[in-house]
Amino acid sequence: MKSVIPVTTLEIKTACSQCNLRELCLPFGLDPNEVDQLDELVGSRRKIKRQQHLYRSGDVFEAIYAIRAGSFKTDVILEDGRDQVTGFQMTGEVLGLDGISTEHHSCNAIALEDSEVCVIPFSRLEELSRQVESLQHQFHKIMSREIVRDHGVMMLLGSMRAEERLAAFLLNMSQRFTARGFSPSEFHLRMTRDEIGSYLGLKLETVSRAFSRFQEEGLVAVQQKHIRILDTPGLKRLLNHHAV
Amino acid sequence: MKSVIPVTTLEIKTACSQCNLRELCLPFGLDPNEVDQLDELVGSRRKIKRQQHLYRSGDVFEAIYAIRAGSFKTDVILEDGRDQVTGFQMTGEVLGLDGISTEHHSCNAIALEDSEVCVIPFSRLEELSRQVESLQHQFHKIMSREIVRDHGVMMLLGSMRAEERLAAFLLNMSQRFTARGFSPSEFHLRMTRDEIGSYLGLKLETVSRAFSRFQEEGLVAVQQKHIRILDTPGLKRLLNHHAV
DNA sequence: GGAGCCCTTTGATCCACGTCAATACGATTT
DNA sequence: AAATCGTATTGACGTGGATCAAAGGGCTCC
Repeated sequence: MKSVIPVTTLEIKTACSQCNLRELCLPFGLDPNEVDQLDELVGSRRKIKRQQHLYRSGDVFEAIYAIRAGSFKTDVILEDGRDQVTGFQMTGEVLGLDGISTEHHSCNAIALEDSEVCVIPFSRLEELSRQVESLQHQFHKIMSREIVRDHGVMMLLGSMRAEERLAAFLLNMSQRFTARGFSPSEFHLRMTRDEIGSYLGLKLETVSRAFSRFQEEGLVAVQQKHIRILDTPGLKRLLNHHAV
Repeated sequence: MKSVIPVTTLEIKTACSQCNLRELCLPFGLDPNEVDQLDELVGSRRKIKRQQHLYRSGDVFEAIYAIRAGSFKTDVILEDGRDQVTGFQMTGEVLGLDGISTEHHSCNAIALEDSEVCVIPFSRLEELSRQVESLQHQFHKIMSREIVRDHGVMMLLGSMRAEERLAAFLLNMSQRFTARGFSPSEFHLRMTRDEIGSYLGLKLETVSRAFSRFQEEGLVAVQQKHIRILDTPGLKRLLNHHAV
């Protein structure tokens, strides 16, 4: 392995085949040989400092990005300045799919903390996925998953009340942390109340009040961005027991 | 094949190469030879009567569907009965992409009027798009377009007021009718106020009131489902001139 | 390790939209 | 042509979340 020079070490360390995120990411379902092919395609890694843009709305689309470390938000901004956070992305998730349709990105991707992504040149990905069936299929699944996720957000924004939205958000975060080997019940949010509010279609004050309410009711322990979920079933009940 | 009988006539008539929707649909960007290959893949057409399901949430995913005639809505339903319309689809648009991610559909697709779809078996589409680069790319664009569209709806639901949402909806419908060769200013909505409301995250009464308000202000002429847009710039102004 | 600034919390008040209710309209059936 | 039922409109009133405001706390960056 890391036998002679540091550069090699780095490359081996960051190869898809060695990456502990591969089961959440593009390499899922590929056999070792296919993963190697994918590895060759991943052009470079790119570090993005907190608050910096990975890409901006309007940028020419050339690549999609797999998050190796850190986390991001995506948002859309209207001419009049209003903006809407369209998602929060964690390690192993793919950014940039919005750009395929027009060859230009249609949203902004901003790092919530110092982060690192794998740059996957899109035309080469299409090329390889014409040869590797399992890669093609996994890529399609990832795009479809994004569509399904968006439908969930539409449900949330269109028919849930403030506390339900926040409960759904917390349960979703918990589940995604779990999938990454972290605690399901205790985690650190990387985004502000304002960003959560934008995502959930609420004002930051409303988010803050809902957190306080959850705390009063013993559902969670909140300390700024540090969250401890005390009563998962209680949160789930909040979601489904809504009298119509 | 079945060369002599009327069925042949039907098949020729409904071939992608003869279809006037091909520029909105999967065949876009393919050369004639490639369109023929796609034609062979389109298994069958299926007629769906008004109010009937094309597929239901939970159904096994096997195919995507291109709308040949008519229109659909898709919705998601929670256990407690609340539902959210996630989209309205018109001719040339593709339904079913939500099913790729889990091999099961995650929403319902319901015909808003008597309709007809082309059934595109998905595994065969993946197979052919491994051979036909332009088909692969067009399919990716269609999926990406869906993601971008969803982001637009999230913006709408998360940061717009009732009248802005309805204005955005009307302008969107107008644009899509235009793309299909119909009048940009006069059209017939196939969905109820309740369905529009669900899509826009509003109650049907609010939708109705917003329509009445637009009428008072001379922006549109509304007669039940028949809409005549009188002042497109006025509607657009409603969208962007929102004081933050 | 301290200064400054952004983030968060909490309270008081307001208003856009939801809810409830009654009526009217139009399409379809008989 | 009358009866029926789903759809739409309109009014009166209630409320959940927005807005405005102020104070405190914790990061970040020197």
